[in-house]
Amino acid sequence: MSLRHALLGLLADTQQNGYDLTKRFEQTLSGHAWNAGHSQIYPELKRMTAEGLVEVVDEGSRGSKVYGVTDAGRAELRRWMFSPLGETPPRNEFVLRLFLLSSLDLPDVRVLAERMAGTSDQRAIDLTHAIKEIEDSTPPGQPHGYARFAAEFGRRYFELQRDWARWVVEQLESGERPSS
Amino acid sequence: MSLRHALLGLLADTQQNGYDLTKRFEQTLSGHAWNAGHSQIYPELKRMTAEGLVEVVDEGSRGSKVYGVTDAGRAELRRWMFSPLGETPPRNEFVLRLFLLSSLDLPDVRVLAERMAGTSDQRAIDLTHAIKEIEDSTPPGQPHGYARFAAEFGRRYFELQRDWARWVVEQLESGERPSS
DNA sequence: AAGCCCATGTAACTGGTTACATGATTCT
DNA sequence: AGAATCATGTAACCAGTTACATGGGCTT
Repeated sequence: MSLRHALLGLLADTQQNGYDLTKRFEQTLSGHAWNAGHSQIYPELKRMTAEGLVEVVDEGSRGSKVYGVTDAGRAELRRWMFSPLGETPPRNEFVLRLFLLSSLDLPDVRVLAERMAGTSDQRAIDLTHAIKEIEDSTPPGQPHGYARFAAEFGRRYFELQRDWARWVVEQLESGERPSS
Repeated sequence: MSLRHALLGLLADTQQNGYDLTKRFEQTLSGHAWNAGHSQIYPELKRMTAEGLVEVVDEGSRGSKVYGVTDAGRAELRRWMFSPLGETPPRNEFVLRLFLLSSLDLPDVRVLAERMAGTSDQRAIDLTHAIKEIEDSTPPGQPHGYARFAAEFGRRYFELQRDWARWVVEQLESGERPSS
């Protein structure tokens, strides 16, 4: 149940309401880490309030509730961060497709793999630009924030996908098709 | 619904029963692509049989059913492989934790990040050995198969995690803490 | 005969997605 | 006045996990 820890982490950084948390998920975590919609977030905040991990610290203008982490919540967050990593089963459709490439015939494989490498490359390029913008818009000596971390991870990840996709085609072309 | 396409892909490569498919998931796909237990696989095979995507091609000794892909199944697999990639929401607890690192204080961050980089490094090393074994045990000129692809992806991926984890600490140490 | 691996299935539950629903505020 | 955005919630559904249940065949 990583959702609650993600919420704790975000709230520990900045107190905010459910609406903002939903956007924060979308913007920084949804790319490579985790995702959740508002219909999952609101009930979870309620539950966590009942359990004393978070609390309403302020009520905004239009009935919004600003949440903050309690001491118990901070302790739970730390406990989780240091706990052994439970094997969260992966769900990566891109990698799945690459693994299944060899179920097609070679001409198809070439077209598809090159297309997949191409889209990965494009996303890496986009992120490189985004990173440049973040760096330019932050005064020197100042820290960059989550967005920079996420973008950097994405850039490296898409480069990996691109290179690995090309490597797979090479393998398939030199050996025809795998046997196991 | 990628489960059925994963099954189609595996069956297109080798006809097999539900038990073998479960193991195949565990061994090659469960690391980075997808996962499914037998309780999900058996009912899905039934449904796909009813829809004419797969068929029982043989019945083994102890009541086992060997499945194969039909022409319709092969067409559906190809259609899916060429269709635009639907954004499967990611679920990566390791990356999530790294994103939330800055919610802890600096001494904690140093300890944790170095530990995380260490485990990633170890897994990369293990896979490097595994790759060497695969290569040594395959006659030259012969293709290596799925296992080699998966291992190679894993090696690159864990190296990325390791390097990125170290980069994040550097950033946090030089700038104290991020603001967004 | 006991224990392990092969082999298949169902049931209950939990986490996550999509759809439905409502209302206040701000912008044009 | 109308549209967009802020803001919160519930309900129905689907996918995935854990637990329960059963039996054949192979090895020691």
